[in-house]
Amino acid sequence: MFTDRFLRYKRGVSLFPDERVRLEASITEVQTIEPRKIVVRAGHELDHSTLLIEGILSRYIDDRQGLRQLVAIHVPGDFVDLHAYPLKVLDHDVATMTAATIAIVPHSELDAVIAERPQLGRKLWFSTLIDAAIHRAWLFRLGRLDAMGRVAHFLCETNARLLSAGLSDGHRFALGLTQTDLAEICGLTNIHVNRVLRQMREDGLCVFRSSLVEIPDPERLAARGQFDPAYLYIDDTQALPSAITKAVS
Amino acid sequence: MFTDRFLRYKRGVSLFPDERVRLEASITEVQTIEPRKIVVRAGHELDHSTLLIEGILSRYIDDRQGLRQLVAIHVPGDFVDLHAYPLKVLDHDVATMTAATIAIVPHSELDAVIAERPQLGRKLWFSTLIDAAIHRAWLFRLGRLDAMGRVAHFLCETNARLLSAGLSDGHRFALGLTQTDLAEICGLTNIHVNRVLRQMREDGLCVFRSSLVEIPDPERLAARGQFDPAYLYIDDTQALPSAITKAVS
DNA sequence: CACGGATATTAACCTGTGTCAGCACGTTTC
DNA sequence: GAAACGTGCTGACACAGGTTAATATCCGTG
Repeated sequence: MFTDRFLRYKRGVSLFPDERVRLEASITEVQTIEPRKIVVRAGHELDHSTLLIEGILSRYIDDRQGLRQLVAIHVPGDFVDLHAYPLKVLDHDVATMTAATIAIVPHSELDAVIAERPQLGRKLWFSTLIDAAIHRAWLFRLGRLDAMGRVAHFLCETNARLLSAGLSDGHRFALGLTQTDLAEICGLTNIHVNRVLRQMREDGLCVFRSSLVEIPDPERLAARGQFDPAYLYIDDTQALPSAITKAVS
Repeated sequence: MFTDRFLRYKRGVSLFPDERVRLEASITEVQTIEPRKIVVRAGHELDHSTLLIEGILSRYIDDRQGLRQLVAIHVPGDFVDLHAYPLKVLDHDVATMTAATIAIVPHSELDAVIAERPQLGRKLWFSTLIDAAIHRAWLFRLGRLDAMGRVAHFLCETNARLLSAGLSDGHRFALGLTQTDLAEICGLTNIHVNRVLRQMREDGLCVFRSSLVEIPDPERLAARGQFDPAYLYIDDTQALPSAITKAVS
């Protein structure tokens, strides 16, 4: 089902089978989108939200010179702009990074879902607050870590999130990002990201090639990036794909 | 009423009088707290949330060396840790910066409020998402602005928020923060904040003294910090305290 | 296979911010 | 009124990361 990955392995809010069926039924359309296309523009009124099924999406804010700061990336299973449901208008743009498949959920359907099942409504709220918790981790990353720490922290986070989605084995995962993307995430220049990645490769911390990330020793990388996955609210009491408990602890 | 400032002047979600009465009734306790005291610790289970009535609160994440990164500050009217209602456990600490007065709302009361009035529940959700929007603006600030830009952006934001709360006239407001606090907000050292503040004073951009901030020309300061208040979701169609429309536009 | 465009890489140089060290001032405490 | 402390302030120096510019590599396309 399209909603299979939504809130999977999240502490205390996994969907019950009937909830999942109900949510699935609220999807009115599934689209595939090319890489580097804008999905939602800041300031435009929205009557639906977007569940990411496949691919990577980003949320970003442009500065005056056209440089952008990414404020979030999304992996399959994320309800990307669910916060547009209460807010109606977004303060930032949403775009694809890779080719992506998305499911459209009209806000009118969400009204009905929440009226029928308040508990599911609470879980939807929860999912928007995890995004906020991730924002805070990104603030810590930008405010307190040096360049290599930032890259390390981001890669640890992405590894943990993709692991939850079943798209990483804890040591390697596909990630269609360029070094310039990494720079826009970490508040650096692409040139400095390049320097840092070379250093990390030499140090054996990780190998980043646009299409593939390899992490020989996740704990070492986590230490370098001061990464503590508590903010992802991953439920480690459930049976998780192989390496997750080690990689995120 | 204690809830007077909650969601005041927020676009589309101002509380109806009966909603305000209902929320007010859910407050079980009001406390005053000294400056620099921890209110909520990361990782502890919570059964209530905190509405800020008076004073300034902060939310922060510590790094390994004990340096902290503030991830939010809160002004009177903010439902500081409402996100603890769905999340139950916070990923960060909450502390007072100045002396503060807070109202305690048990989560069991919120259950009842939301069951009775789903629309009010939606508004509570909305208020947590404004916090997330502010997080995103902070990410932009840290990722894309230089030191003076960061300080300027923060002061513009705080001016706009205090204006909504009726605690600024658009040009001056009291703010009990030290230069070190500013540093922890802007991801800088206190020494560099000091340099920047001196420069801003000389340039006539703003005068910052721990207890008072003066902004001769809010538009000029906003330009320096690339501040666009859209993310605060302030309703500019309502009658606002004097200068607000000018100061935030 | 040649081409063009995006991405990655490297070098040389520059600058914004951090670090270290010290002093000044106001407030509290005794 | 002296001591102790928090906060503000300043100068000298170091360095992480930005800037500019040029080249290399990859990949899709005709």
